[in-house]
Amino acid sequence: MTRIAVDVAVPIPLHRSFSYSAPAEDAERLRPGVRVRVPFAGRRLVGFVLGPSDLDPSTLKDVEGILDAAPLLGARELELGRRIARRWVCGIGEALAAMIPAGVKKGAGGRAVVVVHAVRPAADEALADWPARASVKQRELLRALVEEPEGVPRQVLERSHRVSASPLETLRRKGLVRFDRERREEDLFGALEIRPTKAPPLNPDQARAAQAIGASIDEDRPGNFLLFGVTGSGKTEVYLDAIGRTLARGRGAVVMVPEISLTPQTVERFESRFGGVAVLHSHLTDADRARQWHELASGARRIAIGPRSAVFAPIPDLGLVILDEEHETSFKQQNAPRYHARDVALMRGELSGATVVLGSATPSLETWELARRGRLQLLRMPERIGGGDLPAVTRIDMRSQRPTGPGGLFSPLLSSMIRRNLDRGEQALLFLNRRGFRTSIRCRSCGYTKVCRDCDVAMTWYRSRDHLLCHHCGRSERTPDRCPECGHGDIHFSGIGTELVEHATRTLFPDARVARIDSETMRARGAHERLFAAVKAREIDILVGTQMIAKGLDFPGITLIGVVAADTSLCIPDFRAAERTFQLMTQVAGRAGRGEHAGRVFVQTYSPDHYALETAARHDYEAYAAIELDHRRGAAYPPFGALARVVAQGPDEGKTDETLAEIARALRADGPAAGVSVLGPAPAPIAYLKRLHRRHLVLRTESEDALVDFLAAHHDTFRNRRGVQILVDCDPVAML
DNA sequence: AGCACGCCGACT
DNA sequence: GTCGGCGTGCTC
Repeated sequence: MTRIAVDVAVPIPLHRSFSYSAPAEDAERLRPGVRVRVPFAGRRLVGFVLGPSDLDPSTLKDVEGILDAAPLLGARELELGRRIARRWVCGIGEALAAMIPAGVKKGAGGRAVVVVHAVRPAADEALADWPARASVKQRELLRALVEEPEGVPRQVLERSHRVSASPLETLRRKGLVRFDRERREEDLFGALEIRPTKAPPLNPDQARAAQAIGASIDEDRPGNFLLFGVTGSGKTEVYLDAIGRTLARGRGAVVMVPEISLTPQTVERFESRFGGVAVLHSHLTDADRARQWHELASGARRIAIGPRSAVFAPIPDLGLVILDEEHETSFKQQNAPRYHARDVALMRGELSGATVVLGSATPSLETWELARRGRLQLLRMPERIGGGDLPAVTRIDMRSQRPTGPGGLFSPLLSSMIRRNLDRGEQALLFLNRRGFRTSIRCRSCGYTKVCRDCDVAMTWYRSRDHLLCHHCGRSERTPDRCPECGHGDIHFSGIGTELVEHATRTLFPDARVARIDSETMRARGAHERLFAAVKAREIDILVGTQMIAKGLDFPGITLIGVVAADTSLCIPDFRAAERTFQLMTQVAGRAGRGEHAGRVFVQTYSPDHYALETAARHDYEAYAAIELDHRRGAAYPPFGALARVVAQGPDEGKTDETLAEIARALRADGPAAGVSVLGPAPAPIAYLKRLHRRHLVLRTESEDALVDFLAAHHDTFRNRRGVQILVDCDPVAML
């Protein structure tokens, strides 16, 4: 018996694969991308076949099982996995496993059905020698079955042959057929159609952008684009045009949007134009997601819309990848593999010959710099559709204001504007990017601030449920009536959250109908739809909320926007604080005046002259980006140079320290030669999280490639040990 | 990652 | 005298 050797990627954080032996007759089934069960270091793991191996099969352990009849991943996807593993410092098997949804791995999605098989060779013999007077029904059923080596679901057989269960039962008694329980895909439905919904005429900017992207699709010269369009400039129509052209070439498309924007309204825009859209929402059941996955893989659907993980949608001939709101940090995965969907989109575009379109009104500085260097083709759309003006933005200097209302939240100017808006019967939106009522509580006597028992983070007070909540671990506690430290009863609540904004609004404007929107109030099923309907029907006068209202929902009737405290995002100790603030201000302002009336925006701040607020007020991204790029160049922050973060975390503070110190020594030993500077060790900005002590290093290089090479060379250095977990985050979006 | 092997403290 | 702690190394 001759044997072969195959190369298998197992899901462990090692940047290498392992070889296993299998009988030569299985060679056909062990194609690259097929999953196999293999023994590994005393346990059994599921890995992906990468290809044949050169090793001698007699020295190897055996493949114990072949899990798939057809590969789940093609050659391009395997290559994509290899690149992801190298780029974001994880095992190849880990990267590949992340590309397949859990439901597909478990074989969910089909229904358990009874499948009828002919028993060979008994069935053939019986047919060849069928007694003339024996049942015709049974003979016809058996004839049909010997033609179907995969068997036929029992229900399908009974329906197509118009027979009851009894002829099949008789065949089974005779031992000519056998019933098996199997998982079968449900019938595919919703096949592709281009709906006759008319595309609205494009304005000149849109037409120019659509033309540039369209040429690259129509002429099979895949290109990479940055669609830089102000809010309301109609980027979606340009996407739809590109999708239409892609489908016309017989290819498929992926559209990624931030999870928070993946609302029924968004999906409807795509579905009303094209049939065959698979929506990969994170709240789908495993079985639903598996069904969508199979429908994409089979070509029954050719458009996928979803969040970050949609970048792996199994579209056989991918011609277009769209990443809307490209600057959103939710496109970076926060656990291994810590990939960024933007970079994966570009990798996948290159491997599949697909055109990639990144869209944003406020591109990340990384993307902006790529466009400046000509790596992305820049397409500008500076005008709003219909020529509407962007709203006037007024900064209110809170240093010279005497705030009014509970909590002193509103400047006289903002509250008078809200009053006027109400009197006119128009709708307003108040924005604050913090949940809860009060964001910290402190003892006036000893100065103790209540922090989470398990995290080094102040707890937020929720008045509605009168409890304290840790926003990092979700721990909830009773509100203390005296200081847990000194026993004093004088407890002071400070820091404002949206609950307080809601309370203050109701107090100051008792005649207004107020609704609060944040992840808490939007959790319920159908909450989006109900809220949207209520606002549209003018049953709500004032919306109070977090970034969820800035990103998720589109309300055309709003004519006044108040940013309660623009400084909350500005004073975060992160080099991207200004960038976030600019993005947030622009997004919030973009909610105003989408209807007939131009809106107005009032921004309360203690730093009205900060460049991010000043440029955002003028709606001038390019001016902002020029200033920001200067700062980044000076400080050698991205996009000038690349960063990675190495975090050590463990229950034992001393061991965590020691472990990271050792790693720092090892990295510094050849850092200079590789052009890598190693900063730290230092306590992580959240030095204690979920009962783990955390310290980190920051690595910096001139070029992305140098950093990736360096991290790859030190893969072994980052192994966990002594109860200390090591996390490596290449291009982190947050340093917490 | 996670399992096995291996070398030093409190127990039947 | 053993049972078991975790620290180190290796996994086809």
